[in-house]
Amino acid sequence: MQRRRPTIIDVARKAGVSKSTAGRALSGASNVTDEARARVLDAARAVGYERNDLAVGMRSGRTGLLGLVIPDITNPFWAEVARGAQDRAVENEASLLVFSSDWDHSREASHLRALRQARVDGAIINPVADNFDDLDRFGLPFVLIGSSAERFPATSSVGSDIAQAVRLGMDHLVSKGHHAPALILGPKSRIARARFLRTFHEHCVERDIDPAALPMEDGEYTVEGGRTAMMRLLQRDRVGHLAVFAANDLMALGAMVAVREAGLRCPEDVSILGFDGIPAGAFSWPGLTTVAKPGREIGVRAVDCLFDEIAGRPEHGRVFMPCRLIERGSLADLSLNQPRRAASSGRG
Amino acid sequence: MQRRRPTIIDVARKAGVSKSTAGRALSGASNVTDEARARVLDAARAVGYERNDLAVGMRSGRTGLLGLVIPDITNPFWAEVARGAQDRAVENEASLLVFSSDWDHSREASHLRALRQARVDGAIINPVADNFDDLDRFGLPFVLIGSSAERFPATSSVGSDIAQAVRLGMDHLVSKGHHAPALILGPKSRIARARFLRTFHEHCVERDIDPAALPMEDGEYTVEGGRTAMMRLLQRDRVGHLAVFAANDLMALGAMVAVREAGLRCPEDVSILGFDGIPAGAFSWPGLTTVAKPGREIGVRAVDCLFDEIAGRPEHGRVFMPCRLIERGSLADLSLNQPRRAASSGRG
DNA sequence: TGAACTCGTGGGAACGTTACCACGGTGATT
DNA sequence: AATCACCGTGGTAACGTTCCCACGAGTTCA
Repeated sequence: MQRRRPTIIDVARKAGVSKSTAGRALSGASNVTDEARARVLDAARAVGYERNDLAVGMRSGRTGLLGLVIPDITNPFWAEVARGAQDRAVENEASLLVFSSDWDHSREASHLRALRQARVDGAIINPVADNFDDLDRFGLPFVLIGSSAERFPATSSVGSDIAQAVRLGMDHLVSKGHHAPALILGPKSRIARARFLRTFHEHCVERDIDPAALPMEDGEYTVEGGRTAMMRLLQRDRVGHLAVFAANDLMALGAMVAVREAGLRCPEDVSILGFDGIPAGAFSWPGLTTVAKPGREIGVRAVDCLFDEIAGRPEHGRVFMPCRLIERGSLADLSLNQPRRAASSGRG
Repeated sequence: MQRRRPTIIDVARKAGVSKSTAGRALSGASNVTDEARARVLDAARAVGYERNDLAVGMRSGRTGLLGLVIPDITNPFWAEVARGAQDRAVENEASLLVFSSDWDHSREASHLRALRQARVDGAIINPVADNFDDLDRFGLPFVLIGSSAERFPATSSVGSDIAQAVRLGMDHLVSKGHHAPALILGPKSRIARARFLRTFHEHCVERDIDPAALPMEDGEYTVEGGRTAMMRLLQRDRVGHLAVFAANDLMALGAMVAVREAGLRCPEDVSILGFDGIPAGAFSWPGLTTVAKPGREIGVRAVDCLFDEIAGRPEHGRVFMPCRLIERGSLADLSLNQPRRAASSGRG
């Protein structure tokens, strides 16, 4: 049976010093003689001492625990973010409590409560909705991730640079000859949607495109949501090649399925541009051309910001991470006026 | 600035009782008058009391923290497992500390140490290798997940029923007329590989197939690993249709890429059967036929087992969760002797 | 009627650590 | 030579909760 775990007192006794000295030696404080420190460290190793983070947290107020609240760890993009945060946390000897909110407001609230009760040092949160209240009441340091940040200008946040991302996407579409792309967006309730849409409109105006004239459909941020949105898009009247900018890779992949189901081909008949850069896009057929968010880096930076926030250092404000375009095969090159060749080039 | 958070003593004072009574009322103990309990609960609400899990853990030895150590949260299968574990943990008012080991032995060891220092109640672990030592030294309740379990017969574990899974896959292959499938396996260092291979051999013998005669290639459990393995497979001499059973969906998808790159078609020229059931397999083209492990359920059951283990209840022993076959389009039906029709039926 | 038992309550100790203060010794400054 | 500052050290008090024990009041039983 598992016997009592050695405490700092056991170490102190073994080293022949007081527990204060032992504590100082173990925590790396400076005011200890080298000789005493060595004795303590030896003793600690000898008895198999391991610090009790609970007691430390109790006394010092720092637990080395960080919270991460995201919509769904099962979503590849959020998994990337989680991984980045995880790695950076570990580098700083912290541990990550991970929660999925499933876009559910009450779940989010209860996760935040759990984090408070666990006395985490701080949290990284992708808030479900634009509710100031729960976050305001959170009472602990936190940084926001994702595109919801702009609703909370006062708190520091890390997200992708949507403006740059949309520009990247639009430039690519236009360069391939797609001047009037349709849009597949997330649900109206999501903050990210408005952000994306507004930026998109700005870029349309810059390019003398009338955004109001462009087809647009909604759906959940899932494969199925993208599939049904694309089905509706295909039922509309249209002439010639259809290009679609999807607000999320899962939706883009769903759209691709719908195209196939309708007996059409991507990219020959329909071009699809995604947004996120999830790995799955690399082995769909055709490969999904997409604007990739730096998920992992966002996670890393969020932890950095959080540590600053915890330390009370001047806040970073809002950090926008640059996206990059990954060109695969889902866009036809109409600019060549040779759609057939353009299509086959997508296979390379 | 953030003022002191109310403690149980504040609640007791407000309710006009001792902290003992307040504690009993809040923790739901029976020996408190209804009247006192009501007063305490009201007071708690009034002052905004929230239990300090640290102090509870300190005193009672139970922290409500569970550890999860998996290879990589970014792998869709493990994300599913994590999600299942997460949900079940939350249902039981516990929180999950998630770590990725990246198949790295020293990372795993340091994660296990972090879990001990955090005084988690127990942990769910997919061990990197078959090292008894680290697990033996862990000193806390734990359950294993994944196929590594058989090396540790003494500890309880939850995994998929590989024997049943392989039978499912083999039956399907044979029913479609593939009597001599090639194999794409994980690295030799992985425990899962041996498990899969041995079971596969058993099923070959049952079906009068000589396993030694079947082509076999290794690779990392990644898309790239599957791609290169398939390239090597394609370089071998062969006659007629090639069928491949991949030990992992990511590898299967990589194999599909390799087939395309070689100018061949799946399933017309090459049939591919995956293993895992990750969502990405649903929107590859063709859709990946695969033996799906119940990732989420494995996570759920692992938490259940862990709670039993923590409570010292008779151990569950080894739990094997049944897999199911998801039929999509990556297998040609040779049994009809009409490969062309068989192939196109895969598109339905 | 007194002993034994039950029930709700309160006081104190304990969990393991760090923060704080006081102490003695040493070296530098007045 | 007396004062001061500094350094390493040890003792003690927290941190917030639960556990254990004791106490008084009420009830039951002999």
